[in-house]
Amino acid sequence: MTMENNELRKAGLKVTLPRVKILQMLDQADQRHMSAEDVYKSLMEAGEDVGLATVYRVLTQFEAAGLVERHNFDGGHAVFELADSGHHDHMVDVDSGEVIEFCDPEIERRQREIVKEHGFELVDHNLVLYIRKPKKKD
Amino acid sequence: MTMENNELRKAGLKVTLPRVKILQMLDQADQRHMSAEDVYKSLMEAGEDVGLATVYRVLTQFEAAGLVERHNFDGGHAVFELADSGHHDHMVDVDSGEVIEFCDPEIERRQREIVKEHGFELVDHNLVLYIRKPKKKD
DNA sequence: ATGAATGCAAAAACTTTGCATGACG
DNA sequence: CGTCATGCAAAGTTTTTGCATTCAT
Repeated sequence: MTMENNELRKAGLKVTLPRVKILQMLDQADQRHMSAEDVYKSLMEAGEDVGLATVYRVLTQFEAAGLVERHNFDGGHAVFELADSGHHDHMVDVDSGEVIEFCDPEIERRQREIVKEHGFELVDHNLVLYIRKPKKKD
Repeated sequence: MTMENNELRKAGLKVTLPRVKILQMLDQADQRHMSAEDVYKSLMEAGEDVGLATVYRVLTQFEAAGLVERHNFDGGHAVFELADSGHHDHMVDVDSGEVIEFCDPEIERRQREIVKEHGFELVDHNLVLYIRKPKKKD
């Protein structure tokens, strides 16, 4: 029994071919953050015949099951990433598009403090730092 | 000459009725964060006949001119806010949709530190805390 | 007057849904 | 085998675009 099957069972999801293939794709693809369209096209290129609607449905189920995280970066379309490693935030190089992951305990702690000071509890958060390599002249 | 006209001129935008009305609406509306649809409906209710396409176009121009900021909170549609006050981040109540603005110097400072440690400079950032009123039982 | 801005409608981009068929347990 | 998942196509949302007309300078 494969790794993916176990993940799906643990999540309470029936082990179907599309689900396994999508999970594998998220795990193996070069890019860690993929849109539904990205996943769909990658599957097609790999010769896997999965409908785009199924990709959307499965990704949504994966999100509900905690297997993936959905991010709403700038640009109108959602991207998904495997929730295998722990929590982290993102830096995006505005020139190259490169994405760097990081996690800073100080910021995380301060976020919870701020929310608490306002009488709320923190459900989730989204932090993206847009960065660039320093240039001598701009 | 009104305040709005000056803003538009400074931004290098021709002073047209739709632009003035949209800018006024963003300034006067009860909600500080409005979607294009919000702005459009408010204008209609106010008896101002502006096309939805124009609202989108004008808001995009305003963003390019630095008059407004566009935010991609969760939920598929962008919201815009007047860029009149200084920088701040946002808390969004996931139950009510209420938006609270805040600015925390400690987080701001730490962001710059982290970026610097990675050999980059900070161009911009986007922080949204998704929050909820605590409940005794969930 | 002349070039830019607008309104409308059509289209594009992204995502969800209905329903008949097919696959998992 | 019964039920849930899938595929396809159609519809829903949000946003953009083409084009004739109107408006600002």
